[in-house]
Amino acid sequence: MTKNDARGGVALWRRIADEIRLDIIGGKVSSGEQLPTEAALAQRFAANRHTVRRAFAVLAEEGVVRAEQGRGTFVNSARRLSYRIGRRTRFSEGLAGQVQDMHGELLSTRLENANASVARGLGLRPGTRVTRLERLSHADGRPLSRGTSWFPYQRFPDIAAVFGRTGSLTQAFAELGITDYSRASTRISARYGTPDEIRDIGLVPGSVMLVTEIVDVDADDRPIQYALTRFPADRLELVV
Amino acid sequence: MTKNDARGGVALWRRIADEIRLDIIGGKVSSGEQLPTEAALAQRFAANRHTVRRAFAVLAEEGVVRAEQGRGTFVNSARRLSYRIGRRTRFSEGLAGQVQDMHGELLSTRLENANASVARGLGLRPGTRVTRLERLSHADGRPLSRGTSWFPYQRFPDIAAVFGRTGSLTQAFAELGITDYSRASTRISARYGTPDEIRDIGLVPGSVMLVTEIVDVDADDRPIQYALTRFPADRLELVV
DNA sequence: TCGCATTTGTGCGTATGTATT
DNA sequence: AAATACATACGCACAAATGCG
Repeated sequence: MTKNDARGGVALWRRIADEIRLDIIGGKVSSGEQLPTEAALAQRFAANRHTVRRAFAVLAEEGVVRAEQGRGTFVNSARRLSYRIGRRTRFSEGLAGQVQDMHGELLSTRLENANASVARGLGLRPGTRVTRLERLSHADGRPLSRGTSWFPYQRFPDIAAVFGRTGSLTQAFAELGITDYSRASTRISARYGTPDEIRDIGLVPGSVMLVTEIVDVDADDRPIQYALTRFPADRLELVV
Repeated sequence: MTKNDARGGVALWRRIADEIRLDIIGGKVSSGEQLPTEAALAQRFAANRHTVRRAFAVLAEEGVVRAEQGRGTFVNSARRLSYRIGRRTRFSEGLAGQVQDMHGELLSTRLENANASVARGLGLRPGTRVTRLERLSHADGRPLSRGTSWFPYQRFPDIAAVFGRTGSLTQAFAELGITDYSRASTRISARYGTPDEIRDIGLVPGSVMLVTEIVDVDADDRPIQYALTRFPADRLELVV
């Protein structure tokens, strides 16, 4: 039981790819710019050139870089999106100006009993009936977030139907008599993507996800939504 | 170039360990509770029992679980800390009540020229002289965060010395005439830990880090600090 | 005390993936 | 492209500790 080899279960080519992708997304190297030679990167990462090439192959597959024989490897694109969160920002507003097209997709709805976390978030007793919505949002055609929302069933028995018809939470609430609501709390954490998320959002295993856990309240401070939203951390950052 | 084997460069034992750790930290299984048998988990993850055992070995090494021969494997403990961030919260306040002892350590100081990010954060021209501080904070004896701060040199030429003496940023600013300051912006992202962070904080390679990028301003809204702080995501969440 | 089922701990052989030279 | 070394993952078998009747 060697227990802890230096690699920690993450292949070297994977870590090299992650680090280079991070430099690109973080803006350390700009779009169109030429990356260091494979030999130079091999030295920097204390790896073999073969291993760097494997990392480049993955990044090229993702469309992040482009290799040109005899010239070098170049950055193709893409800064990270900034999603603004605040007491009164609506989901679609948070990315205003950064994406052309933005739309959500309702994956499924379910009536279930609140577990401890959901009950705490909505201020209900565990076991109370709640409506659960599974959502997937797209930005410019690419999946951007995977969200799960819970609503108190007694207060909003029809929310699944209304949301499915309107496609907008703000509008759905409006039809149900909630003209105004705001964010009561936001918790932010990070972890690896689960197999489900990787499938839905179209990521590679081991991708890092940003997770927001939010509670929305109506004008009387009564909780109306508890939601968990997961974003791929290499495509988006949160701005408070 | 097979490009994308199913593993994506992350070992199966590593992902099993991450998922179980997540269940524990997230509160899905409680302290002291017995985990499913190795055989059951092997089935659930479609893995060999040896592979599950390897994941358990890592978690046991971290102190998260404890195996007892002939009985089973049990959860040792540990919920995640919640670090509250807001316009006026100071670093030490953010964790009030959650840790017994909290102290910071000044790793190094350096005088350098602002790069693009630092210059943007502090509202200076790139190349302007700035003081850079490298910090490591501990909570209850364990390293909890790794921070890098930049300050405009012209305005605070002695901040390194003063901070080194007082150990508190609030107090250092007070001695330098800043009686009040607040948070102008907070950006939050997530990524893998770098080799340096892994060494300083004492993590295993491939650990997920939460990264906050903040700008503090004085009472006249002039930037006085730009800082990057990195937290291990499995030990801490952020609360807005 | 004994037998028995359950569960963790250990050993070995094999195939494949990773990384270097 | 090929040879090599090591890590990962699987399958099978058996030992050791525990709890129970």
